[in-house]
Amino acid sequence: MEYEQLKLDNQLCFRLYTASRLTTGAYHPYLEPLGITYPQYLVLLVLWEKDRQPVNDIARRLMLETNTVTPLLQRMEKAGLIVRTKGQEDSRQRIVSLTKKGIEMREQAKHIPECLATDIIQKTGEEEEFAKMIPSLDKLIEGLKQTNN
Amino acid sequence: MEYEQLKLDNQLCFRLYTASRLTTGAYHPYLEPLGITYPQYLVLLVLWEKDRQPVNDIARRLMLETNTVTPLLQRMEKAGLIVRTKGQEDSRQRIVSLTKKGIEMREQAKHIPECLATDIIQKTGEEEEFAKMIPSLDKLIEGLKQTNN
DNA sequence: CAAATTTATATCGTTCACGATGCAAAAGTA
DNA sequence: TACTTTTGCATCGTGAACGATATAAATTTG
Repeated sequence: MEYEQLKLDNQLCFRLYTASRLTTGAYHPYLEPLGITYPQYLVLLVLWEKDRQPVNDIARRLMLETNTVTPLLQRMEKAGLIVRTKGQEDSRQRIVSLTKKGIEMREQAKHIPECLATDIIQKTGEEEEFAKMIPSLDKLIEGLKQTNN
Repeated sequence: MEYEQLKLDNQLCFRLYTASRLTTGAYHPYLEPLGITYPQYLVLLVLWEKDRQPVNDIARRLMLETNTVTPLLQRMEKAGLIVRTKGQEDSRQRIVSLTKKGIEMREQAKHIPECLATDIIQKTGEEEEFAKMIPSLDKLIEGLKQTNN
């Protein structure tokens, strides 16, 4: 079989791509009532851990480019979840801070992780098995992270 | 810790999302010379396995909605990789077939999977470990696939 | 200190991804 | 056979992702 490797079923990346889309989709029922998307939820997770961060720190934490994060933050600002202020020491920076609405959303989002865990267990009958993938995923991510240097 | 679960580092989905983006990005150096994107490459994988499929079959195979696949196919048609003809028995269907260019691209793409495997081994020092994730990913995908019914 | 370089963010263009909706052909039903 | 429902695909609008490019502020260098 000369083209055996070109079979879809042999591709790890396709599985990651699909699993990512489907798990992100599984968040939708919980995020939609809050009026946020999954990437916006990720930004909130970052800010709930540490408020008042420059754009670059948020981008690095999420391993996204700033040209992805900037428009994302603009939409979140328009939605009243954050504000972006000029940095004090470095005026090139834009410091992203949670608004009252952004802070309060944490309470509404509190149960989302366990809701998702329950959904996944209910739909797959598993949980432990998926936790076992975490170290491998971390190793893969760590290896692929450093592309440009 | 009331909000412990809301920490980014505790989220499986974020890892899948990141791993997916980074592995897809790892294909870029190989796909860009061919003038195709990763989703277009997936469509080609499907058609290389079995030519002349209706839009719906391709979408189902990739677990994507037709409203994602249709514009994708339109771009691929414009690029001369495929043609879309009206179905014979069922004239609602659009049968997607590879063109000469689409068929020949298989030869150019033949080594991409092993190139990627080599890259990943070189960057992470691992390979076996990632193969171990496959059954878990399949189980996750299978469980989450059936959302609407 | 002036000039060159780097850094932080923003803008633009293209391509997904997907919910919502539309439409015509096919299938099922009265 | 007429009517309803379903199916297959397309279109539209919104929100990511990201490469390429722009701009101003900081930093480094000569």
